[in-house]
Parts: sequence; C-alpha cells; structure tokens
Amino acid sequence: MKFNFNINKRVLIMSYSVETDAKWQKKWEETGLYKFDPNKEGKKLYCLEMFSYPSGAKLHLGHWYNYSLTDSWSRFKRMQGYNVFHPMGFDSFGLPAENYAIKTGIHPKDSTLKNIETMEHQLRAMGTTVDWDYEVKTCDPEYYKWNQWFFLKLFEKGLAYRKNAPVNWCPSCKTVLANEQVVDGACERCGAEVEHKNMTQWFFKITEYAQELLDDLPKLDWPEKTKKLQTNWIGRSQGAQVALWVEKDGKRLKNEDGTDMKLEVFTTRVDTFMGVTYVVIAPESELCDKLTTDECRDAIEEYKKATSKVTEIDRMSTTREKTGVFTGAYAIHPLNGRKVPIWAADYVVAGYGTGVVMAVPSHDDRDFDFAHKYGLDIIRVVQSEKGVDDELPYCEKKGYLVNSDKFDGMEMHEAQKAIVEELSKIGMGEWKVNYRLRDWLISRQRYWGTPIPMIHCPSCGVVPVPEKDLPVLLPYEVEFTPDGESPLAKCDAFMNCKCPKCGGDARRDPDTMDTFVDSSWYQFRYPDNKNANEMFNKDVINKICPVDKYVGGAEHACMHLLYARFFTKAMRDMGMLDFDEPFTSLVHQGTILGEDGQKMSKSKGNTVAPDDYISKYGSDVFRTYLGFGFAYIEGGPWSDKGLQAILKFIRRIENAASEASSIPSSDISSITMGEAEKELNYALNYTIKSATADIDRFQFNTSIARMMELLNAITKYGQNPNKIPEFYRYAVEKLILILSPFAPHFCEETWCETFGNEYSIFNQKWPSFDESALVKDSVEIAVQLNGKIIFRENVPSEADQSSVEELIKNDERFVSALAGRSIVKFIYVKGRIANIVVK
RNA sequence: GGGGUUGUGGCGGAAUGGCAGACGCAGCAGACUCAAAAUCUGCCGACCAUAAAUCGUGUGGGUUCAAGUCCCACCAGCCCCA
Repeated sequence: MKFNFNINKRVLIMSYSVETDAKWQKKWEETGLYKFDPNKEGKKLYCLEMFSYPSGAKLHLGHWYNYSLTDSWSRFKRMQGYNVFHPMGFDSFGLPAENYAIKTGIHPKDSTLKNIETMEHQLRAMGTTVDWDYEVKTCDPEYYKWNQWFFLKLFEKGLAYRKNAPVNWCPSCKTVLANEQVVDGACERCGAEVEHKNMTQWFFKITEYAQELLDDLPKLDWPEKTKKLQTNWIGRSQGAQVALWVEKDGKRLKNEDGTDMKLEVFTTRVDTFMGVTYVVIAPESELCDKLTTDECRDAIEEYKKATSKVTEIDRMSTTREKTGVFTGAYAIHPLNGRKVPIWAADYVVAGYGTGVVMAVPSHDDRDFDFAHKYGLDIIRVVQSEKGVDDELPYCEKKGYLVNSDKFDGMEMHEAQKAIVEELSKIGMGEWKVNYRLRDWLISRQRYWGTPIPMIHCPSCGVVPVPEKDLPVLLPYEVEFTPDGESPLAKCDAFMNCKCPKCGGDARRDPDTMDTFVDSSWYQFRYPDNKNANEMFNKDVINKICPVDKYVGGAEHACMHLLYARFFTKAMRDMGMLDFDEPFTSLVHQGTILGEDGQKMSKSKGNTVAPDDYISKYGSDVFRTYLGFGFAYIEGGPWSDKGLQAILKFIRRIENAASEASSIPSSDISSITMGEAEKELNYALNYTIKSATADIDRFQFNTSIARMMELLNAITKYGQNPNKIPEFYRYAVEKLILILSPFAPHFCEETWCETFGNEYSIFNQKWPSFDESALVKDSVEIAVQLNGKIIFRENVPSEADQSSVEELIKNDERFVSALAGRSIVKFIYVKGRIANIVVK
C-alpha cells in the first residue's frame, strides 16, 4: 500500500508502509543483526519485559505499549554501544488455557502452542530486536523439568514442605489460591468468593527470607511505591509473644506431656498486658473446639455456622458491628493471676498470627467496642500524662502505666521491656518479630502446570522423584473437567508408579505447581535456554545477570516480583549464582485506557485492536504514537487523533529527507556558520541532549517532542534561500538517527535507501552533542519586582549578578516601576530570572 | 479505618523551587491551489470590543525573594492494606 499525494504540483509518494516493515524485518533476520553474542565488545545490558501469557486473543494494546517501547529503549542502548541482551518468551502454563479447553474441548497444549505461534508472528511484525534463539516457553518439558529439579532442591534444604493448613479455595476454579491471589475476598481470576478449607498442600518457605527481602529493598532501583508495597506486604512488626494459662471447667488445662497448656498471643502493645480483660480466638480454629465447654457448645457451633457465611473482608472491617460468643473457658493472666473469659469472635481470623488475640479494651478500638457491647471489664492501664484520665479507648502509643501493679508509673516503652523481662523469667513471654508474609502455597488442583515431582508411598511416605527420572511429564490424555479433585488424580497412567525407595506400588502427587513458580526464574533461563544438563550455567548467568532493566505492570508488585527475589536468594544460598537480586532496575508502564477514559474491556466495547492500525499505518507510526501520546509510566486514554499527528510527523520527515537526499553527503566541519546555521545547530544539539536524557529515563513523550522541535527548526532552515545544503542534510540525518529507536523500519529505509548510507542504521553510533553549541550569546530573562514580572530583558548569557544588576538598574522600565522605593535584595538566577525585593 | 498515588487550557500532556501551559491534537486566520487534500506561515488559558491591568495548576492555610513543585489540613479519583 502506498499513500499518494501532491506537493506543489509534484506528485510525491509517502513511501513508508507495512511493506517497509516487512522488507527490513526480513533483512534484519537474514543478516542476523540482532543476534546476541555474549563476547561482543561493549558493556553488557540485559533488558527484559515481563513475558506474556499466550491467551486466546492476539497481542493487545498493553503488550504493544510494553514491548515496543522497551524495544525502542533497547535500540537506543544498543546504539549507545551496549551489548544488549533482549530475549522474549511465553508464560504458557496456567488456568485460562485450561478453562478454554473446558469450554471448547480444545486441548490446552494445542491451543497454547497455536497462540504462541500467532504471538511470535505479531512480535516479529512489531519489529523488535528480540533474538529468538533465546526463546523460553514454560510449558515445554525442557523448561518445567527445572521447576521440578528446583523443587527437589528446595525440599532438600527444607524450603519446600507439606502441611495441613487453612487455605483459600476457589469454588469456581476448583483450586486453592495463594494469599496474593485473593483480592477482596474473591478469586483474582474469576471473581468467585473464596472459601476457607483445611487441606494438605505444598509450601515454599519464603518466610525464611522475609527479613532479607525487606533489607535489600533500599538498594534496588525500583519505583518507591513498589518497594513500599512489598514492605507492607512483608509486614514486619516488632513486638512480643506472650502466653496465658487456660482454665476449663475449673481446671487448669494440660498438654499431653503434663505441662501447663499455654495460649500464645502476639502483641505490639505488650505495655498494655496488665489491662487484658478477655481473650479472643478465631471461631473456626481447632483451639476453639478444644476450649469450648459443653454448656457453650451449642452456641459456639451456631456461631461458627454464622461466621462461615461472612466474608473475610467484612470480618476484618473496623466499622462492622462486632459479634462473639463466650466459649466457657478462661485464661489465667501469668502476672496478676486474673481470670479472664475466652470468647470466640469473628474479628479474629485463624489464618493470621496465632489466631488468638489478647483484648485490652481500654486501649484498642475494636476491643473497646466489643467489651462495651458484651459488658466485659475495661481497665485503664496507660495514661497520656501521669494522673490524667484520658477518654477511653486511649490508643496513642505514648504515656505512662497505671493499674499495672509494679509497673505503675513507668513510661510505656520502659514498661514493655520490664514486662517482657518479667514474663521471660517464667517462660511466659519473649520479644518477637512477626511478619505478615505467609509461606507460599504452590499446590494447585489443576491440570495445565508443572507436575509436583513427589511420590506417595504407603510404606515410605513422601518420597522425592530421583533427579535422573526428571522431568515428570505432564500426560496429554487427561480428563480435566474440574470437580474439586486434581485432574491428574483421575489419570491412572500418570498416578501409578513405583516407589523409588522400596520399589513397591505408589502414587504420584496429583497436584501441579502455581505458575508463579515458572516466572520466578525464567530470567535466568533465557541466557542459557538450551542447557540440557543444568537449570542454567553459573558462569553464564553471573556474566549476564542480573537483569539491568526490567519492564512490566505494577500489578505484579507483591507476587511475581517478590517470588522472583525469593528464588534468587535461595539460589544464591545453594551456590547456583553469585548475586542477591534478580532485577536491578525496574520500570512499570502505565495502562492505556479506552477512548472513554475507562479501562479497556470487551464488555465495554472500548478496546483498541493494534493489528488494524498496523496494517493501515505500519508498525512505526503506531510505536511512535505510543511513545509520544502518553507519559509512559502513567498511561492514559487512547486517541486516534494522536495517531494522525505521528503520521504527519513521519510524512514531514520523509519530505525533508527526500529534499536532503539530493545533496551529496560531505564534511560539515569546515562550514562557516552564520546566524541561521547557529540557530539550527542549537536546536540540533539541544534535541540530542534532551532526547538522550529523556529516552534513558523512559520519558519517551518529551524526547519525541524535542524531535518535533528539531523538525520544525529544520523546516524553517530549509526555507532559508541562503541555507548551506550540506548542513541541511547533516541535520536531517541526525534527526533520522535519533528517531530510529521509535521508528526503526522507516529510519532504516531512509538511512539506507533515501540517503544511500551504509547498512544498518542500528550499527551507527548514537549522536553526541556539542555543549558549546548550546551556549547562546545572550538570553532573555524575566525581571521581577517582589516576585511579579515587570518586563523581560536580554542579558549576556555569561553575565554575573553585578553586571545584570547594573543593566537592570539603568533600565528606565525598572526605574519607573521602582517608583522611588528602596532595594532590599537583588536576586539573579543565571540565565533565568532576576527578582528585586523592594520596600 | 490506615498507607500510597494522582488532580495543570476544549483535549493528550510539558515544566532540576526560578518567565505555567513545551510538543502535539482540535479550533481560527492567511499563503499555495480552478478546487480539495497535502504542505507552509501566524493566532490560540480566563476576563476584555481591544489593549493595559487583573485572575489563573482541585480547595484552604503555611514556608520562601520566588510554589504546579516543599509543608499542613480538606475535597475528589485511582491503587494497596485492613
């Protein structure tokens, strides 16, 4: 397709089109332009976008936004002389393919591989620098074999373990979910309300690294808000774990070994310990069953039933009316011997902490409401000032103790120390750091994932699959209609096996791994993706990794990005690599919204299909618009009109290039610059300087704006009858060079074909700028009187304050504005502003 | 409820504490053209007949010679946590 139009009676052709795209994609491929050679000169730079899930649809606008502009950044870095590693792959295990299969009967493997093919094709049509030799597909046995291998390593180190625990169960997806996959009490994927179940599942011990994951955050070049999210997610709190004894039916409860049973409680306000007037336990906890007396049994059972119907969000809400039921049992305070009732209440959740809370109604809002409602004792133990009875509840974290026996009068922090010390003497308390972070539940009762390489033997118990037997292949012929049981469990050919230990009949683990396992280490597989003997080679990885620039959505802040950090640290401790963090620098792209400003969705009918635009305008127009129309990290609403602006921009450059190409290329260092040349030279150098800095920090919109300014300056210069043609050509060529990361096909075409320069433009050096060209003889500054602008003045750009002061004081506009007042202070900010304070 | 983040013309968006609105879209006027498209030139925050003056970065305070930018409070939207 060609775009035809006339200019001043001449017929010109806008030659850039999708055919230009195809032509250069072919040439780049044939000449291996983007083949990565780890030994090539130049500082290594690993640039990576979060890989995509090959869903049924094609690449959507979000993919384009992420991939094309990160590719532009890679091209820019490549021209700057870096040896750029820029791979691509597919996160190809997961629920959508399986759900699609349930709906259509098309096997996940078949649909996934087909989708990958489509997406590869589209990514190539985008014109990226991806070296496809390093592609990674997580559903490939050559890949997931190493998931299994690493699982076994974690198991050896005690970092993978199995336990029975309350888990999040999605009744619609029929699988358990990680805490992170539960959003507002609902399944992240399908929105069904999540239920709680007790199940035996595999966990990865990410909590082992909680402190280090926290400690290493400051040294990462990541968005501050992402670091903050992780900090909050890990949720470190410094406090004390204290214990109370338990009395039921008038008797002290004992453990099986005859020692006194203890009720363990974590608190950050141990200073209020003497004010405990009751204890709350989660109604669904096992402990609750144990403590409930026969008289209270019926009421508790009824309450449990009611609780199960309330969502977790409602339960934790501070505004909801609190409910609870007495269990019949009492806790005995270890320091003052007070006997306090134990209540079951739904504002305590079994999954968090110990599932037991000490209630101090005088100094906690929720406890206060609860105590007030059920007529429980409220004892003041902290005063903001000695002798001051604050209104209760008094929740400020400062003050002095009262009603606390021997701790009376102590400052609260001193009291914390004293109380913990007292408790530790009798083994009833100690300092403790608590984390909100839970271990990572990785078992999934689904088909399309990595089989867990464990065998359950009736006589030997849980036995790991020997390394030599890996991978445990995911069978193809499986009935995967969800019914709550793992699909693999119904596949005898898969399930039946021999125990590696005793050789007897055994069964495989029927679950598959959370797909976040796949994406926690893919960044290390890319550089060594064909390694059949190792997960990856240590030397290879140490040389190329960590990833220098990682680009992807902010929604992964607490899952993928945290898991990948955990894996990296675990791998380091196993001697597999020598660094601490997987992603040195991180950028989140924003979200492109529909034209109506709403999030794009099929149901709203406001989606934008990139393919339509590509076939009409070509990849470069689309890519450049994505760069120009938005602040990259903000995103924003889509607009067709903005696309037209880029079309015009490209067309204007083509015209300029067409005119310039008739001028022979020559050395411009000998030309004598007049005013017009100096002006253009200023624009040129200013653009190079600004665009370089802006692309570097992912501020593509302003870098392209500078290029537009340069084009305007070139156009203006081109109309000058006395222009130096060689200089005109020189400026146009520089513009082509700096635009090339955004419009690679168009610029390659212009560079090679229009100008007849050497292939390839992407082997050219990124233009450097001449600082001296940016020094102007004089600058216009604003002159302010008490902060208000009174006039503007041209001053020599290198002038110092005293000479500018001299200049202004002699200006009659200043003299009349001064109106006889006296000058208090004269401030001159070089080249910008002069502000004179008068009285 | 706690924490974070954003708020700038008709629109997308620029502004190391230093001339708010770069660049672009839309709009208006002009050149070229039989005409249109394209290209080129100029104008383009509000108030105002025009100019000058004044007012203008969600609202209200504050710091500063100087605040879109820093601080405090509030309002609205979005995100995370409860």
